[in-house]
Amino acid sequence: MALSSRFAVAVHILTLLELGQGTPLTSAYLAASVRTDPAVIRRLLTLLARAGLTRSRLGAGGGTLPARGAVEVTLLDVYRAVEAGVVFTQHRETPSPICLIGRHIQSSLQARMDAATRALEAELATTTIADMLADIRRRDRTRHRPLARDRAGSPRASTLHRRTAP
Amino acid sequence: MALSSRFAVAVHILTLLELGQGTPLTSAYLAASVRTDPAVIRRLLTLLARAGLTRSRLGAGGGTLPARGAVEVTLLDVYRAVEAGVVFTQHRETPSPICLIGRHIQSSLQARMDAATRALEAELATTTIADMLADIRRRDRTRHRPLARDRAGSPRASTLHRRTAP
DNA sequence: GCAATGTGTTACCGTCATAGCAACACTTGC
DNA sequence: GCAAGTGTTGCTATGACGGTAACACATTGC
Repeated sequence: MALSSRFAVAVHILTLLELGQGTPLTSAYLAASVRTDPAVIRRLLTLLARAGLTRSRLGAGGGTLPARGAVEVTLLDVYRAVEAGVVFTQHRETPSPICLIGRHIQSSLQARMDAATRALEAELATTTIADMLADIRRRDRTRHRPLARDRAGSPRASTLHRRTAP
Repeated sequence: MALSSRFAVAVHILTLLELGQGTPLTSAYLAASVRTDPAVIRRLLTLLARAGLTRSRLGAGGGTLPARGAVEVTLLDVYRAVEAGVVFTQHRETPSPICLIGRHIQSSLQARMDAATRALEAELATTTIADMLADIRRRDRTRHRPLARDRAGSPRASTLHRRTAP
C-alpha cells in the first residue's frame, strides 16, 4: 500500500532548514511547523544525518543544519534516506515450484517492479530541495496575498527565524 | 511504505487463468499455486471481478475465468483493481499555516508525488498479462532445463490443467 | 562549576492494514 | 438430494508506524 509519511515530513524539514539560512533549528521548532512531537522529528533527523543530508549541533544553542547545498539534494535522495525504498511487495510465501507460473512469476514480476520503481525514482530525481523552496515562495507570492503589503524588502522574516513555535 | 502483496498475487492469478485456456479454475487450485488460503484468493477475486478482469461461475464445476483478453489487460489495470493506488502519503496533521513552508509544502509536494506516480503507472501500463505469460514460458525454456527432455510436443500439460493442487 | 538547553536513543502504547483461518448461506451440476 | 463451488463475514495474529515519556549525554553561558 502506501509509503509512510516520513518522506513528506523529511522534505518539509529539509526545506525549512534551507529557509533557516545557517541558523540551527531545534527539533521543537521543526515539530511545531510539522505539527508533531519533537522526538518524532529527532528520530527522522537521525536517518537524514546518517544519509549525510543534515548535521546536528548538541547542547544549548544547538539544533540542526543542512549538510549539503539545497541544489544538490534531490527528492530521490530524501526518499532513499527515509524509506525502505520498496514500493512493491512479492508473495509472502514462495509460490509452488510445481506450477509453471509459480516457478517463474516472481522473477518475471520483479523485473517489471524494478522498471516501475526506476521510473518513479527518476522522476523524483528531477526535483531538488532548492526547487521546492523556490516553488513554495512562488506559491506564497501568487496565491497567498489577500492583503498585499510589504511587496519588496523586509519580508516575513518574523515567521522564518523566530525561535519559538511557528 | 510497501504495497501489499495483493498486486503480486493478482498478477499471478490472472496469468494462471490465462494459462487455463477456458477451463474455470477453482480458488483451491489457485490457492495451491500461490500457497495461501482459498478464502484469501476469493477475496482478491471479488476485487478483480469488480474491475471487470475476471468472471466466476458458481456451483459445482464452477471456478473463475478471465473476462478480457490477456493482451488487453495491463499491469496498471491490475494495480488499480487491487491497490488503493496511493503510493505517497502526506503529513498526518496539516502543517502549521503560520509557517511559510507549512502553508505550501503539501500542495507543492503533491505535484511531485503525482508526477512520480504517473511515471510509475506509465511504466506498469507497458506490460500485459500476455507479456507475462510469454515471458514465463521463455524463462522456463531457457533456464529451467537441467534435464532436457520433451523438447517439442507433449509439454508439461500435466502441471497446467490438473485440477488438483499444483 | 553549574544550570539550562537541546540532541540521541530507548521503551511502550494505540492504531491500522493485512493475511490466515473458520464458518455459513447460496448456487449449480450430476 | 448431494457434492462442489463461490461469496461473504467475523475473528485473530502480525507488523509498521506515529505519539509519548523518559533518560543519558553534550554544549553553552553564567
